[in-house]
Amino acid sequence: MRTFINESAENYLETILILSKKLPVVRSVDVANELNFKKSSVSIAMKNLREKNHITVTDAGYIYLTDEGKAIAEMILERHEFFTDILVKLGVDEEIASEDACRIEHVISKESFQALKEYADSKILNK
Amino acid sequence: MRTFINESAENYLETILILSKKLPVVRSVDVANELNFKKSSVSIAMKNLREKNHITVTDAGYIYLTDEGKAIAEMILERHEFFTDILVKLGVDEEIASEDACRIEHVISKESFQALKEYADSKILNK
DNA sequence: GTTGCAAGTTAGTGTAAGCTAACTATAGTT
DNA sequence: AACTATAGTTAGCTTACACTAACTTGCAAC
Repeated sequence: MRTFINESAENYLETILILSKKLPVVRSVDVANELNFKKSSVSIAMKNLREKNHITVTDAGYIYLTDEGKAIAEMILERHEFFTDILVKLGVDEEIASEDACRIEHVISKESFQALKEYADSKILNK
Repeated sequence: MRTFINESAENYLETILILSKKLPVVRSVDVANELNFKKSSVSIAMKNLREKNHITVTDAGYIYLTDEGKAIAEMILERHEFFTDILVKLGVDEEIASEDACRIEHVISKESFQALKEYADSKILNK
């Protein structure tokens, strides 16, 4: 089975999660800066995420992940870190690894990710 | 560095290559059947590939890859087979593995693919 | 020689997701 | 109070890429 929502939405959720670890609060403009998107694009994306109950937005414009949104964001972030880590360990440049991870994380199935993770874990144990 | 052209075009080229190994000649309609696309969609896609010099099409409607198109198709197919193979070896269902490969093959960089291939080769040698 | 299918093309539609430009609203500064 | 900067929204544009519907063209069969 593939991932749940679309790649773009997943990316926004992941970004909100990452920013929420770095900033006291996350606003639309922070997301726009992080992704190098225009604030109008982010505004529309946030509207969609709100409608799908992946985020809530306060009157002050502070963005919070719902439980559902957080689950998706954490899943994507886990994948991101996993793939980046593996590629870097294999000698790939950090930036390229991260970019590749950012694309692969959205397109790989649960099953394949699970299989890869188990393999990677077993390798670490064998060391 | 990422791959050269867009994912859709890469997929068409890969499909043409695969079909050329199974059929005496490859026509638009064969591509449409293989991909479960409508022939109108394929018609437009073939026009684009022709304009970009990735394929040539005879008067009879037979599609041939140019050297450039073939190079791309072979690169994508190699990736496809590589990822499918690895995932299957890790226990992923053949169909899921192939679907995942079909998405990853278009988004991974040269560098990362190379690194993964070298790793996989070293593992085989160690067996 | 008309009928009819198969292949290909063309025009126009829909959706996704970015963009620019222009607007609103809020807050801080002089 | 008026000016300015920052944040957010909205309208409308663009591109990619699939789709449907309708047309053309060539061949084959009766």
